[in-house]
Amino acid sequence: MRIEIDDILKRNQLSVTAGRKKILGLFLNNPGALSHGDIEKKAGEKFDRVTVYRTLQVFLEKGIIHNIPTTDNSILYALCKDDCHEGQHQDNHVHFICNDCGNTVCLENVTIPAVKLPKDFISSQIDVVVSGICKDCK
Amino acid sequence: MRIEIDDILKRNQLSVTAGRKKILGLFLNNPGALSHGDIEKKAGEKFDRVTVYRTLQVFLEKGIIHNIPTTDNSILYALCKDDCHEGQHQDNHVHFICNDCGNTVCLENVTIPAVKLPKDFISSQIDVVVSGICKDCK
DNA sequence: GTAACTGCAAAATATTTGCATCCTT
DNA sequence: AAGGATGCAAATATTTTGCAGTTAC
Repeated sequence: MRIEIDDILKRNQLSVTAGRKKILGLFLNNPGALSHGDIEKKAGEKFDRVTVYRTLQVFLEKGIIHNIPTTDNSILYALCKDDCHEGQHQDNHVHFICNDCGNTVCLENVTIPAVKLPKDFISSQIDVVVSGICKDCK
Repeated sequence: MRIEIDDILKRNQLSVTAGRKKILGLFLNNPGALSHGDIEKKAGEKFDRVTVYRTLQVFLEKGIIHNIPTTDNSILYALCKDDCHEGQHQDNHVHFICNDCGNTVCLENVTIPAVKLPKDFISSQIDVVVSGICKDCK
């Protein structure tokens, strides 16, 4: 796992530093999405808040993570699959937010359904966020 | 229109005040979604920032407006259709964000496609946000 | 050694809260 | 008149920026 972390960073031309390894490790070990606050908490007191901001931003730019639209004012981040690359992010799965436990997970096996847009609208990305009760809270 | 504004407020047991009429009017006269910042700008200097916060929150609670999930950290608000009531918001249309002009519109005629969830997941709400190029920017 | 990354401090923004005053009903 | 709504001030919280010191390559 540690090796995988280093590998991901190197693949994206990023220096392998303690902070980045820590944060990337959180994503790899967490099934769902994480907010900035989650990351600060889980990373412990060792990391500066600013480093978290900057690291998340770099990860976003490199396409290592993507963010998930939420109805409340929080921003959630989740790992991208391998077919995401810098610049063009193709996030073809559905996100599920559990109203009970509050966790957000990516439903990798649920593909985005086709949406037929009105004439002259061109779609470049579709985000689908389903909220409800997840299987663990049922 | 002015009558309609008063009516909406009264239907929701809200006092009819200048600030609420102003903000509600903005939504009625605007085809798309508005951010907190948009509202502050369009409302002019007359309104306190805090009033905007509180008014939007009340409108949300009453189901007069709903918020739209966005991938960046902004929060957008848009009018609800008539079939929205306090507590339960049924927002069965697709939102479209134009990457060119930046406007967000509700595509009332595009219904949310069915999403088949894994076993034991219960869906209570589905948000679909499409981004791309709108018909005016094409 | 050099470029990139981090931590600290501070600035800039954004949001929330308390309270006195004003407006609706 | 009473309750709710607003404006102002101030407290919090969030995010950004600059810079000097540190680390990775």
